[in-house]
Parts: sequence; C-alpha cells; structure tokens
Amino acid sequence: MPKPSSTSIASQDYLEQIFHLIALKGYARSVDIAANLGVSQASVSAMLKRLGADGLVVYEKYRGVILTPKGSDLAQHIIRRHEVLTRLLRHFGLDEETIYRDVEGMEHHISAQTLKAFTLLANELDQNPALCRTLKRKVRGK
Amino acid sequence: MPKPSSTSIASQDYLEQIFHLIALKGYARSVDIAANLGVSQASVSAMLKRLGADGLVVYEKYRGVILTPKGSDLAQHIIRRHEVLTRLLRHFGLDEETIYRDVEGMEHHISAQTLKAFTLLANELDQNPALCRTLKRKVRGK
DNA sequence: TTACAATCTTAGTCTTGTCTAAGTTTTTGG
DNA sequence: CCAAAAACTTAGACAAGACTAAGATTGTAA
Ligand SMILES: [Mn+2]
Ligand SMILES: [Mn+2]
Ligand SMILES: [Mn+2]
Ligand SMILES: [Mn+2]
Repeated sequence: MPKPSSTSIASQDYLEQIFHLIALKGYARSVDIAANLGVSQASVSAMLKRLGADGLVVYEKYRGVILTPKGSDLAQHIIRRHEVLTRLLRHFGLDEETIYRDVEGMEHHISAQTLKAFTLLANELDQNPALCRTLKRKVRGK
Repeated sequence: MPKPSSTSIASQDYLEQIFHLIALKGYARSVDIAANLGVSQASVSAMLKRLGADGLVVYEKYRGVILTPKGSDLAQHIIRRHEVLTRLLRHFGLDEETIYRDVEGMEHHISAQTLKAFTLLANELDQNPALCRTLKRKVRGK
C-alpha cells in the first residue's frame, strides 16, 4: 500500500519544466523536457507515465502532455518557491550558474515556514542595499 | 567505469551520524546509526559496506566501524555545513523540528560559494538584533 | 504520395537505497 | 559457564530513476 508519493524530487523537476514549456511555447514536447533536464527522452516517457498515474498530467502516447488542474497548481507552487530562492541568492553576488544549481537542489527541501522566512529576508535585503553591498564584497574576494 | 561518486546524499548522512556517535561515545554502533537515521539495521550494514569500498570507513563485520582520515575530513566538512545552515535558520524563530528537517535536506545542495554567503549572512544577523526581531515577528504571526 | 528525419515509446538493464525475514555473532546476567 | 537477549549480517525483494538500443509514429519536403 505504499501510498504514491507523487511529489518526489524528480517529479517536481519535471512538472516545473513542463509548466515552463507550456507557458513559453504553448505545449511541452518530450524532446525539450529531456534537453532542459539533461536526461534521455526514454526517461521522460517513463516519468510522464508516472505523472499521469499520479493525476498530475494527462498523457497520451505520441500526443504530448498537458497539466491537470492539480498538476498545474503544484507546478506553480514549485515555481514560486524556486523564484523566492533565486531572488534570495541573487542578493549575495553569486554567479547565476551556481545559483541555479543550488536552487535546483535546495528547493525540494524547504518547508513552508522556512520559505516564508526566506521570502521576508529577501524583502528586507531589497530595502537594505548597504547590507547587500557588504555581503557581496565579503562573498567575492577576501 | 562510472567513478564511484562516494558522496551521495545518503552517504553524507551516514558519515555525519558516524562522526557524531564517535565524538559522543567513542564508537559508532549500527543500532545507533539506524535509530538516528530512521532506517533498519540491515540498511546500515549495506551502507557500511559501501562506505568501506569508498575508503571512507574501515569496516569489519560484527566489529564496528571507524572513519578513515578521508572519511573523517569529509564528515567534518559535512557537519560544519550543517551547523552553518542551522545557525542561519535559527535567526528566523522557526521551531527546531522544522529547522532540523530542512537543514538535513538542504545541506546536500549547497555550493561552497553559497555556504560562504550563508555564513556571512548569519554573522551579519548576529550583529543586527533589530533585523532579527523584525524577521521573527513577521515569520510567526501575521 | 512517399521516403526521410525527427520524435517518441518500449524493452531490458543498472544503481542506489530501502525493507523484512531469517540466520549469525557477541554480550550479558544468573 | 551458558542460555537468552541484543546486535549484526545476509538473502531476497522492491521502487525510483536513470541509461542504451531498437522499434514505432508523426511530420515534412520533394
Ligand atoms: Mn529542482
Ligand atoms: Mn526548480
Ligand atoms: Mn542530510
Ligand atoms: Mn546534516
């Protein structure tokens, strides 16, 4: 009876990309999902089947994929969380490559409480350029 | 020839606990590692074998486990990172339970750069109790 | 309309990490 | 000293998620 977790780390990453592609081009193709995530197309097929079984996408073989309302809500939540984290890390003057990799990993382990704290902190930093300058200076050189 | 990664997320969590137990009691027993990580003793046996193969512990059946210098260095790095993250999250007034869960997940996805930024930020917050008070107030209630 | 390219799926395999159940070894108390 | 308990390992299974190779479908351009 292992309840289908339905929101594994990998599932979240796929949902995120599917949502992005649909927003950007109107549809999400396997080939693009694969490229964006750096996995094989075969892996995408397998995951779409799983997401379909979990009721997060409607998937018809050879016919592409769309998000269910449930999948879409979840994707938007995932993306907002990703954006908050990115906004926070940008305050430290890290390079975008590093920010992306760290956010892509960290995002799956942030509770609602911590996300709220990070959101508020990012807001505070927005209003405190002096502190941001100090941090950026210390982060890069010694 | 897939080079042994040797530092998977799970490996890091096991190393962390082994180090802690040795620091605390002088030795690390499977039964305690299992309890601390919430896994079965069988899983611990399997992982100790892998850590041994990766040169991170010396493992003799029925005889306990010790860290190699390499394993010890790695464990200390992992623990320092865990502590920095914990120190940062404590500034927001989150409950310890939540902090522990989030840190336990996030810690494996923090680059050296981001870790440095978080360290500096924690330092700044230490010296800015006013900001911390504001954050704590906003994080809890509305 | 048809052949080719692009896209997609399936089949089969692998790795990591987990579990339970069963068997072994070590420790311990009487 | 030895039986029972505690600790530990092995065996066997499973799930997620990845890969490659091979085959199926779709789209397109001549
Ligand atoms: Mn991610
Ligand atoms: Mn993301
Ligand atoms: Mn951890
Ligand atoms: Mn940790």
